[in-house]
Amino acid sequence: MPATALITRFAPSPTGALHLGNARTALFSWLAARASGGHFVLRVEDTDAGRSQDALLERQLDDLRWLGITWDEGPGVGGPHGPYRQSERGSIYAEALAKLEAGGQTYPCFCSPEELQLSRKVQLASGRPPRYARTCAGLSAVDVQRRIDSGAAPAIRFRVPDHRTVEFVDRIHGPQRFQSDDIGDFVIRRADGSVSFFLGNAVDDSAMGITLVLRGDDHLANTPRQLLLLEALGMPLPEYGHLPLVLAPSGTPLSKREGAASLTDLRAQGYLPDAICNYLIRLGHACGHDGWLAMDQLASHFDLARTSHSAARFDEAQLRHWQREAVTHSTDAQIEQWLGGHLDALQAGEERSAFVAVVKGNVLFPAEVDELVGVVVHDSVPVSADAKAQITEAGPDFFVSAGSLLATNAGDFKGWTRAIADATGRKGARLFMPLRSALTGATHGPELAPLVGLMGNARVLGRLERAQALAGK
RNA sequence: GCUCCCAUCGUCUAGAGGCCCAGGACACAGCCCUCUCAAGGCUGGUACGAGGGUUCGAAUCCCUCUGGGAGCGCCA
Repeated sequence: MPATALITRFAPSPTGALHLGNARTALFSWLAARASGGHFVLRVEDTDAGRSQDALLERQLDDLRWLGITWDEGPGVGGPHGPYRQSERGSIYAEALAKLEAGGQTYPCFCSPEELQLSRKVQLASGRPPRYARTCAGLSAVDVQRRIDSGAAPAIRFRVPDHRTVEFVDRIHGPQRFQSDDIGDFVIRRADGSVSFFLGNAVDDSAMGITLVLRGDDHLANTPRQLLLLEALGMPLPEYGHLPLVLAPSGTPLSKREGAASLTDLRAQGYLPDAICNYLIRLGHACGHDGWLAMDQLASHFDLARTSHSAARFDEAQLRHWQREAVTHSTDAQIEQWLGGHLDALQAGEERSAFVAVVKGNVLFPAEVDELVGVVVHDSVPVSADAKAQITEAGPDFFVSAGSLLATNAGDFKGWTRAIADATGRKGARLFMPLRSALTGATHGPELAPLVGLMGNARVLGRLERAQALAGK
């Protein structure tokens, strides 16, 4: 590995669906590792047993793989720093906890949630920052034992050192400085014995050899706690980079509740993974290239130094732009696979591939193809109001001519339309629009010639007759 | 309330004192091309949150304010 190689990670918590903000953090971490010749670790933060679900985890991993993000270490692939699920790393945390305790840097806390909430309220009301009041910080060993004997299960708090200045250089925001006196003693082990985010996350990043932690801006103010913890433990400190948040179009932060921007939903709508990556690499990052980037080109256009410091809004119009690009950059075979079951009414093989070639330029999402499939396979199609107007304008005789000229020009669209032009005196839009309207029921769509070829003469004739009837009324 | 982060077109961004009466992309409008839509080509409008400094010169540096966000959880 190059000396500048970065070891990065993504550490999702399987308590919900991955949204675009998560996806961007994952993508940037992955790209930072790839661009530097380093590697990328995936770790599962499932310490909250009550909210973590295996099904959710599988979905997250699946969405990540679908996006094209692959991990060098983590669930399913193993690696030297496993296990990669925090729920299986209990002994590692126990060791860290023991070390902190031996150093006198922890103490058990018996305060109830109600007491803590009240305390916070009181402090807030008197204009002070709500910090833990160290109620249990001075409990004697006898006291502690007595409470435990009477059945109380304490949480463990980290004793934050007084009057310390914690400094670090954020890879995105630059030099940071915090005062330890602004930080209350925080819980590192819950009463149920599970380890808190602050401890588990920091210990794992360090123990797994992560050199750069890229995460959301919302963790910036958490970083000094973790630095203090790691320092007390004598463990190596990773560098940190805090990515600005991704906001919903409304300007509010993207939350797990806003399903619209979840990877799973985007995928279900038919968005292509490459489209999402092309969008994401330009969201809060100046990639310096306006054109389409294939997945293997992404890393060479990624530069941590080009990352924005301010939050970015999710704009579906831009995602759609990249979706269009993704469709045009896909091969016909890929499109056929993407369209999947929407093509069932068509014969596999030649008919499907011909159809794909014809409609490719007109489709953004698989569901849009249904109508077009109907045009090709159904006997009748719904006729839009615009199309009906076109048909009426042309009049019944137009369709009589078109129908009678079809037999002599079967399979020759150009010859057929020329013959209609000669017979009716119509050309250009006045010729093609009524024809398109009669044949497809719509005033717009893919190129007419190949579409007609796909329809077959019988269907064409039937639709001409119906148009004739429609125009006659 | 305290601490911290952030602030350029509608959106994503370029811009690290003069190259900027601010450039690109998406979106929007008009035109061209075209049987239509899409694509493509051309044209157009729209932005440095406010106020003070510093400087010959500020979108760029400093301060204040305003606005947005985060953290201060036995959530992560």
